Amino acid sequence: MTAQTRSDQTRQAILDAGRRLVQTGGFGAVGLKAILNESRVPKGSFYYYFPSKEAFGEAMLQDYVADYLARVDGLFDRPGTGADKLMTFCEAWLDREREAGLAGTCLVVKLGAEVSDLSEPMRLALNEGVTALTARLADILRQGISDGSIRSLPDPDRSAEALYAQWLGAAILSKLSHDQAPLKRALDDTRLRLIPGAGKGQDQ
Amino acid sequence: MTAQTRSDQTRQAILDAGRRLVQTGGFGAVGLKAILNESRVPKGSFYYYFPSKEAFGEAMLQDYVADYLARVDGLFDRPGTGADKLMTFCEAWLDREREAGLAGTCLVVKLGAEVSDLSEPMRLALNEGVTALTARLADILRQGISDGSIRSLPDPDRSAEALYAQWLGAAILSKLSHDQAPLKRALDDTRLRLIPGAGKGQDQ
DNA sequence: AATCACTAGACGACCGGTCGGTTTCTTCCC
DNA sequence: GGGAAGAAACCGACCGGTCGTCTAGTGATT
Repeated sequence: MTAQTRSDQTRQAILDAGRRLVQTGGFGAVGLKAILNESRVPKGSFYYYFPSKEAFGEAMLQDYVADYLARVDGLFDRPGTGADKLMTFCEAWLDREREAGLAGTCLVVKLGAEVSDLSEPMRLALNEGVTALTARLADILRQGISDGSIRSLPDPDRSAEALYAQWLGAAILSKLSHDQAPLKRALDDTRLRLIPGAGKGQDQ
Repeated sequence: MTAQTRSDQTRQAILDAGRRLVQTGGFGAVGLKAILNESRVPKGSFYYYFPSKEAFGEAMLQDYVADYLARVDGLFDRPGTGADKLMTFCEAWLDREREAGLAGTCLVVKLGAEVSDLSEPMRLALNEGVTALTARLADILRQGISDGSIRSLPDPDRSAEALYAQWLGAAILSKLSHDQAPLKRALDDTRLRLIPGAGKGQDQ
């Protein structure tokens, strides 16, 4: 498992550097040169690993989605009520936003709009990530409903999508205003809307 | 007022063509050449009208925001309850999304994430538009609350921001999935959440 | 003649992509 | 085991084209 060939390592180095740069720069604006400088891979090698920049983008997105889902699964596998898990997830997102200095690290936020008109493979890769994530969110919602930690919802799948949309929008508003407030409010809002008994004096 | 000089017309032609192209292509990915071809303005003229591409981007965003707010004000000036106005606005947004073949025409959706790490002036121009729009939404919410057509809300300003975030996220989800469903659900959700008496059998 | 609005064409930098060549690994015969 | 042979992995110089920008003007108006 851990026995990666050197070839795999190089490929992964390109993927990692690319992700890092694209997270703040966007896909179109970041050139191959920058990615290859960052990963210390010669130009000529790039086209050994990837047939085109677009194919690289697709692979990068798939890699990102796999990472993201793995991390989310790690979060959700821990014991606790549905509400606990949901809140852990939301707070983790907010932390990651903070850590990156409001820039955010989520590629759905950063590339969603750019990629959807630019490249079909990249759009699909991102969209599959979104679908998988909302499915997991819906599961958590269902778990929370059955253990009583989350209010009863007529359609958890739709609620999960709405929840994700809300956070996505809040992340963009945060980026645009250089202010974490929209994300914090999304957190409060989520709690208020989904957790029974919330809405009293608890702000913490 | 209507007496534009020819210079103004040319400038506006660049702005219009730029907006059209950027709406689907993004800012970085659309070159000056394309914009100038589209508006039939010679390449050399560009730097007579704008000192740089970034300054053009800022002007284009300001122009867009002014247009958008004017249209919204036109919508809101008509008689009706707060809820009527809010729903008209939401449906107008959905229609405009449909018209553009799911691509959407909203520059906050398209450029929000791209621009916020790229250019401070452009980020500010877009952010001012968002601030102005959410303020208008909050006004409508307040009107609706006082005329009884919208449920009572503890903080209309925050609700307006949350509403906007939800729509922004839904628009991106729609672009990503090539499916209007997320936007339609945002519409239903808005109705359900804000209009008293909703939630019964009315899906229409 | 001076001023003005406007524009052609070219600049250097950089873009994604290609190509021929070199190094490194694997295989297999002796 | 030694060593040639071939495949796989890797590399940097280079391509045509496009990027945003700028300079040196043109032609009309005053």
